[in-house]
Amino acid sequence: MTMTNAGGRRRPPTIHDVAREAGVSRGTVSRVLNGGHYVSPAAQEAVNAAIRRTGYVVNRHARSLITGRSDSIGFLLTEPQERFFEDPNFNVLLRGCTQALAGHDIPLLLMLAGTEDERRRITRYITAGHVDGVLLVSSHSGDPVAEQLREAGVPLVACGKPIGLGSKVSYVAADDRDGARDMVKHLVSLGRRRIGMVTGPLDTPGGVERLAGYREVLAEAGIEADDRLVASGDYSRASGEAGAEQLLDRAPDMDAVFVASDLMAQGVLAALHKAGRRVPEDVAVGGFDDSPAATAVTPALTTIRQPWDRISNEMVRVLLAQIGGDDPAAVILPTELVRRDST
Amino acid sequence: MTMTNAGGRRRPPTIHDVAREAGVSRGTVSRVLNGGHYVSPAAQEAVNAAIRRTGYVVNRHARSLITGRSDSIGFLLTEPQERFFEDPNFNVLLRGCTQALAGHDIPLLLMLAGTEDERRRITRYITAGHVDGVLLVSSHSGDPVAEQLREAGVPLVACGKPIGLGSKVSYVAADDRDGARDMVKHLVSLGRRRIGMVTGPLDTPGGVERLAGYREVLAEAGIEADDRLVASGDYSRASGEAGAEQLLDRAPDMDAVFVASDLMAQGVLAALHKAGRRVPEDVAVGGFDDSPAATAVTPALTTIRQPWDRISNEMVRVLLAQIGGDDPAAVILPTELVRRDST
DNA sequence: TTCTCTACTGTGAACGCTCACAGAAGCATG
DNA sequence: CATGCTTCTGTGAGCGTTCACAGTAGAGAA
Repeated sequence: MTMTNAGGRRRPPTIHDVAREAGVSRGTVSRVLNGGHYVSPAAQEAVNAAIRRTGYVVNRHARSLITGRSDSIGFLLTEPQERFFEDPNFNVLLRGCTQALAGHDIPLLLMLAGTEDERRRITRYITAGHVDGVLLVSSHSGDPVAEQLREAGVPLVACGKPIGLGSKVSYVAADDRDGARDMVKHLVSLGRRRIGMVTGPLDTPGGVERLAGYREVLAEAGIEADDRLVASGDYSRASGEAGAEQLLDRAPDMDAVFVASDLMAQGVLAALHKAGRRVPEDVAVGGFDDSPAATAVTPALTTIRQPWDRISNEMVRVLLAQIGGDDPAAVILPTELVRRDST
Repeated sequence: MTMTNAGGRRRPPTIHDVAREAGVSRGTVSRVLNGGHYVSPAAQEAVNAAIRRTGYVVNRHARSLITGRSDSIGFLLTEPQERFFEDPNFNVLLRGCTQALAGHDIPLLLMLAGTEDERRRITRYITAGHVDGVLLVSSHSGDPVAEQLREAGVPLVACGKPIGLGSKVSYVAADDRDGARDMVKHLVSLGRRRIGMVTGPLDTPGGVERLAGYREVLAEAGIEADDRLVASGDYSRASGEAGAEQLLDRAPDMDAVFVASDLMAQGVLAALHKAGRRVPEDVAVGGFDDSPAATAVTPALTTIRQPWDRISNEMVRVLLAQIGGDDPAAVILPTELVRRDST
């Protein structure tokens, strides 16, 4: 009367079982599992067959214990969370990174550093080596978590150029300045001259760069800068609405507005509507992001598409390279103007 | 010439180092780490001090290797991903679960089962015991992944009542039927009689329940059911717009509409606007979810708030209980009517 | 005293894997 | 025939924990 599987869950097969089944040693199975160098074709085949028969799956804990690698990476959000969780781009980024990592069979751990307590716990967790690297969403300046991780030598790739961290940390970003330039050039080409802007948060490089692009093109077009035409926002819908009201108040002759995010542009459209301005006849509106919000409004937004799928892929690529020993790298990806009905 | 830390990363302290530092044995340190039963106060104190001095953090791989637990759980999304990634509720749920788990010092692994390939990999990963349990977002019927996990005996908690899975799987859901009832009662109390509905996908229990609630209240109020007043949608904005157009076409005298999601309600508002109907004067509109979309539109949506924070907390609580040996449980949480300007 | 019980502590053996090393076999070269 | 090289394979050790077990010490009971 054997007791191989009496009632409970069966003990999963180990590398030992596979070795016995295939008639080889543990070492050979391990070699097949990790690349298959220095293994004869016959052994290779026998092992693979045994793996299939037994349904063997490697025990990652045992592997990690000896290799020191965890073969998992963290996706860390330290931004003010509301901003991001309201932002559809975040979803796209998170999904892209998860899928890119899945292709390498690496699980993604989601880490949200909201409270001080969470910050401490996460820092300990990461520096203790429980992840091999970190995908970081935190572009604002002076982030203490990012700084600690950098000092601890944890491989790090930020989304968007980080402020205040040295060149030791990699980042992947869309070309914010160039995207802003494209949009403002587009508005200029439509004959608009009183072009306003609602900026993003100016403690983020994205916010700064988009503003810079706006200013550059105006200067190049020989259009005089006018501070009354610039209002500051924080990417939220509400701040877009407030910004537009401010602009209409200070510069009623505004004939176009470049808004640093689609979400804010939603607010801008609402404010313009309330003020009785027609879009695009009276005021042309250009957004940024090409988020789902862009097509959810009437008129559909002309906007700048950020290549989120490429951004997430590049973040993963750069991070894995850095874990593999490469030097930190900066990747800047081009944006694309998407013309719809608001200009 | 010692070589304790020559250049590279220092080897992290082990339980052995802590034991030596505290002048006790590994076993005692381990006992302190896991609850502290049968440890003298003096040893307890010495160990804690040593842990603080050395900066020791337990090696979870070594622990998992012997305990068989992974002390991590998976957050699995098998729904058509677009629907969810467009849905702000998903974010709230994901964030809530992550934070609830963080409170237990349990990391959350994000798993997206989109393609067939991903499905296979994830199933293998989970059934191999790399997570202790799964938070499942997949209410649609006949989900093969969920079915396999259930068969393998993996602790499972679904968000929303799953169709087709036996009573072996726990779930946490808002009271969809009662929420729908509240909204339709509200519309009836406003004197509306020609009340339409744009449903959610009818292969999900949420979609079915909301429709049932709508029908119940109409019957109770003595209002004759009229199939021309029911259009089906899939929670997406576009399907809301299409649904409203259909309703206006088939029942031009409609004076109210209950929409099974805020996102669809956005589309409904757009369609009504296009058709020249005033909201709420001509047609009152009630949504469902209380997502950010509800306040982003004009007029702001009257809607049904789902208690997402409680839902995520309960999902985690039920899952951990089930991992601890408890029987599967079903939790249904009450919703709340939020009145704004669209009714 | 002697025994039993409780509270506490240390020790070896695992957990499943990889890695370094030793060695075997085959083949070319001296 | 010895020597070296390459390709392949098996073996033992050890990664950092927990767990079962064997102790030890002290208190109370017989």
